[in-house]
Amino acid sequence: MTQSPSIRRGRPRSFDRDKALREAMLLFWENGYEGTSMAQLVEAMGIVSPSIYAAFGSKEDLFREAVRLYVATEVEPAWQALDEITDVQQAVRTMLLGSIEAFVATRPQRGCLVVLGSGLLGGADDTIRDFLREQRQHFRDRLVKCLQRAIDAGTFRPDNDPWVLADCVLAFFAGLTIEAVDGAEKAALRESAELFCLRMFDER
Amino acid sequence: MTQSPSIRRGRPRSFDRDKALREAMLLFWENGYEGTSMAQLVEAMGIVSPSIYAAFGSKEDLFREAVRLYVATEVEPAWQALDEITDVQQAVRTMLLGSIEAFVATRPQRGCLVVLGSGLLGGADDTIRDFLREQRQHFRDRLVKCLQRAIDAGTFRPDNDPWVLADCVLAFFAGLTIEAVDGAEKAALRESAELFCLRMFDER
DNA sequence: CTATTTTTATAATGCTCAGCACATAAATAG
DNA sequence: CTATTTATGTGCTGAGCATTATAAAAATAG
Repeated sequence: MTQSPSIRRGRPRSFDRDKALREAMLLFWENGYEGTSMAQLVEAMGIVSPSIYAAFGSKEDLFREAVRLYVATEVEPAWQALDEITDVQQAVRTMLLGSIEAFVATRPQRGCLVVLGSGLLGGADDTIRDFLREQRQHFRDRLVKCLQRAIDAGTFRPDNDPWVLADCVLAFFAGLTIEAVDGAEKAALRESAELFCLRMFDER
Repeated sequence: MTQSPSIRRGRPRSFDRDKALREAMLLFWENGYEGTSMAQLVEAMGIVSPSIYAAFGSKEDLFREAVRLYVATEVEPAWQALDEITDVQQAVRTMLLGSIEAFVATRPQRGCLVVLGSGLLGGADDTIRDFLREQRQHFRDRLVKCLQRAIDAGTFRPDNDPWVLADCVLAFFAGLTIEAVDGAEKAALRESAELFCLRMFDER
């Protein structure tokens, strides 16, 4: 799939692309897309801007790659609970508590890059906002699938509406990330998540 | 409190300050603080920029006034339910459904200016972000007071923790506004809110 | 070696932004 | 009337922004 290295000529790249991408991801995660300037990226990645453009295309393209890395390394570990745990309450509980760990891992606390990474208000034709909206839709689809699977398997009451319930969980998840960046204590976030799951998935 | 109009001299103001502020509020509500330029404000308010600075001080001061107007005219009507309705479930339900009406009243749909009005990520020393954080804290305090009052009055089970429950409601509220700007149907938002209240405030 | 290719570093581009200086206009006070 | 006060309209300023033009540097191919 990658071009053979034997026919490559010219000056070799002097930096580690993956490492630079990771630095960019952390910076975007801290400051958001609009809040991150190329000057900051240059400093954090340790590369001058023409090299960034040569390696990643544009600031938008770099952000998209950073979000993909973020999802793979920061979101996926927690969200895998939705595929692995059959009990819905425990699955969502594990997903939420795992996400909270990521939110409070740094100081200042960061929310979810997919939820908060770009300005949420604004009329139209903003490609970055649309891109993050798409990613959020994937989150929703994944929650619906998890709930539907449990209903089909008979481990979850079939009078639950997976779409409405997934909306509730996703709204709560998004709200949690805002509480996180507003400085909420980890313990408070955990208590909220526990209570939410207890009440929301109580099978009476 | 206001200076007497008899000693006022000089050319009178040619525009209606309250009307101009309302136009600014609507524009900030649509595009957020960072997403709104002075050029847009000039066009929407129908005043040239020196007049805006003379009447409102700065873009930041104007935004603060706009947020206060927003809270008074758009938030307060729905949130008064928390003071007026004694049954907690009905109070929160009414507050959420009323807020949803505001979120979907325009196209494209707008979330809550207090929640989404300024970039949520970013390290420190951002006066506007801190200002909105303060406003959110007022929301939280108000929710806690409502729940505590119900517990004291004996209409709400005292084994509920008002702070944790208020966190849950506020998180859900914040998440709802994101779903709104992501284009969720009004009916879907209402169903989520109904289910959330039903489960969250179910007294068994 | 020379020619070619690719990545670096410097520095500039064109643009938008918030805010303001200045002169003019329109009102009142005496 | 004249002097004074306040608001308006034009156009500027300096900073910051993403992006790129240019040329030097560092590698390989023959």
